[in-house]
Amino acid sequence: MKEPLRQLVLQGLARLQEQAVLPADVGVPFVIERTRSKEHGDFATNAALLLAKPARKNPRALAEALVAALPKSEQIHKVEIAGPGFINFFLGATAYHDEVRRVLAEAEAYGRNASGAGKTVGVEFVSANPTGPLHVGHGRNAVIGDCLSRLFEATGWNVRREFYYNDAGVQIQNLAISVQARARRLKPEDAGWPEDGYRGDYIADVAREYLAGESVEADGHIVTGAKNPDDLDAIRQFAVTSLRHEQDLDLKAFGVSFDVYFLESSLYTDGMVEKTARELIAHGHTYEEGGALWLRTTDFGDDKDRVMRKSDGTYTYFVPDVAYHLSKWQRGYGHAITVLGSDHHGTLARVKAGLQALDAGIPKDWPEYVLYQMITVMRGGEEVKISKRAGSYLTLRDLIDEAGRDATRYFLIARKSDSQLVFDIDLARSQSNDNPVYYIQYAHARVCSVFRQLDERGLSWNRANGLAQLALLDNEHEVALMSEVARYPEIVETAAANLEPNLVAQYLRELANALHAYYHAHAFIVDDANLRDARSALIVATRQVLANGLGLLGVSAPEKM
RNA sequence: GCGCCCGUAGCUCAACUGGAUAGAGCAUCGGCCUUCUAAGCCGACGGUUGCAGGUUCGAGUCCUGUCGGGCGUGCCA
Repeated sequence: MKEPLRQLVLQGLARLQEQAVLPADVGVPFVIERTRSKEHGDFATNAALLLAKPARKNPRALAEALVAALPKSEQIHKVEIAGPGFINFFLGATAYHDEVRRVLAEAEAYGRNASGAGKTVGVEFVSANPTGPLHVGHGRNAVIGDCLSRLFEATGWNVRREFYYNDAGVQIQNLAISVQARARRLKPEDAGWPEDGYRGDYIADVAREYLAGESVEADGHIVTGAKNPDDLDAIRQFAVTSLRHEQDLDLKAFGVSFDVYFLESSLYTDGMVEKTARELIAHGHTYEEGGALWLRTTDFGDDKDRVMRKSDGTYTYFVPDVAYHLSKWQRGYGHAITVLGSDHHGTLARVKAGLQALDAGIPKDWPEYVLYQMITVMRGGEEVKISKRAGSYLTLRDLIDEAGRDATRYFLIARKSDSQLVFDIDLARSQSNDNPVYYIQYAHARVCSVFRQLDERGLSWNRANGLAQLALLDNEHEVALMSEVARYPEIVETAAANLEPNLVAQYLRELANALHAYYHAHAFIVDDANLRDARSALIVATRQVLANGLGLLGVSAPEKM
């Protein structure tokens, strides 16, 4: 609804320029925004305030000139000048009625837009190493990445969901020797247990399956346990596949899937690491010191130079990181997002520096990172840190099992990613009015319930008549609800542009509130068929937007609760 | 030491990216079920936006300083 107003203001400004009230060369980044208070109408613009200085005019006088120059519009009921020079727009009821018609006409597509123009965006998230079950931090990562992907899809992007993992490094070696130790009947407290070995129970499970010769499948290949505790290579392959498989099961239970699983080892086998190193050397940003090869990342904003190749001839992790991102660039991810725990933020500057040092035409702000803060999980008023299965941390599976997929997803996405969050298990699993997930779902189920009632009473909704009778919707609660419904496309747009899916969660709560309030203030199933059909149209539109919004969050929209 | 993120009601969080009187939920207190689901609605209480300056018509939002919390700062991944 903002765009038509924006056009009106632009036309008004153009007219003022023709009349020489405004200098011809001013371009002003004015905004059309929702007002906080209904006293100020539905929308406001600050154009006159921003133009006052360049035009050397009093802002209120300028506002009056601008209002006089605005083209007429049927959607606008009234225009007022307020405060220091705000221009407030009061929409007529027909503007909202038109929006209800739009919702019903567009249905699942309502709120979507084509701003992405089919361009490709790569969203990399989770990217957990296969050394253990996913933990709660991965859960936050997963839901942020998944919801961002859904938002990109809703705004016309071609989305590639990507999971990158290290299947060959020191940590994987550590995994292999830990499983081997278990296969040799050692326990973490025994003498001979590897010093930094993984101690969780899951290591024993993997060892048992390996010894039993079971088969596991992940990322398109099957590995069968070789049973031999001395074959470390076989153990490693089995363990990686087994843990990847377990992660896949957790992700599936969480409603998250990927298009691409990218193995770090492939960067070595296909020569990308070597090639990247050669490129960096060729572009003259490296030097040798102390037997090691350094990259002058300080030339690109890093605070110290970084070692690329250690004196023992092996590469530091940061070279494959750069190679990996180069691969994304070469695969056509013109826009790339990486969802990363803020404890890894130190890697950003050097990866970006490495990419710049390649002189490959990669923009300075590519890729874009979404950093999220740590989670504290509370149960019974105490912090929960230990999971039975993982030993040292709480797993995502624990959370899903206790709170359910919907509540877990909602709780992890409802907060802005850069604020630390407290996940209260007792609250998330409570089937009570304390729980915001149920509040929203209940609004959806409530509308469904009204239609079941309608049916039971032998009535049915005449959709065409409802849409023809929307003018009957004029009470305070109806206007408030229609106004809330009409905000949805803006929410999608803003959430996608700012990479803030939490805005959708926030919005849905407000929409549900408007629906619940309307429900209590007015009966929907009334004797007057015209009014009944019109009200039904409004609540169907509301249900549609609730379902669309919940869909963006990957949370179900139940018909009955 | 240096760098990044965060400090908003007792608690958990918003505030449309610089807009008008800073809003919700929980908790506390008080109302509302013979009527479409009370997993709900309505009301009350609760604030010097950590602190001090600055920028401008206007600052929770931007800048500087300061205090507090988290994270990072390896020839570890």
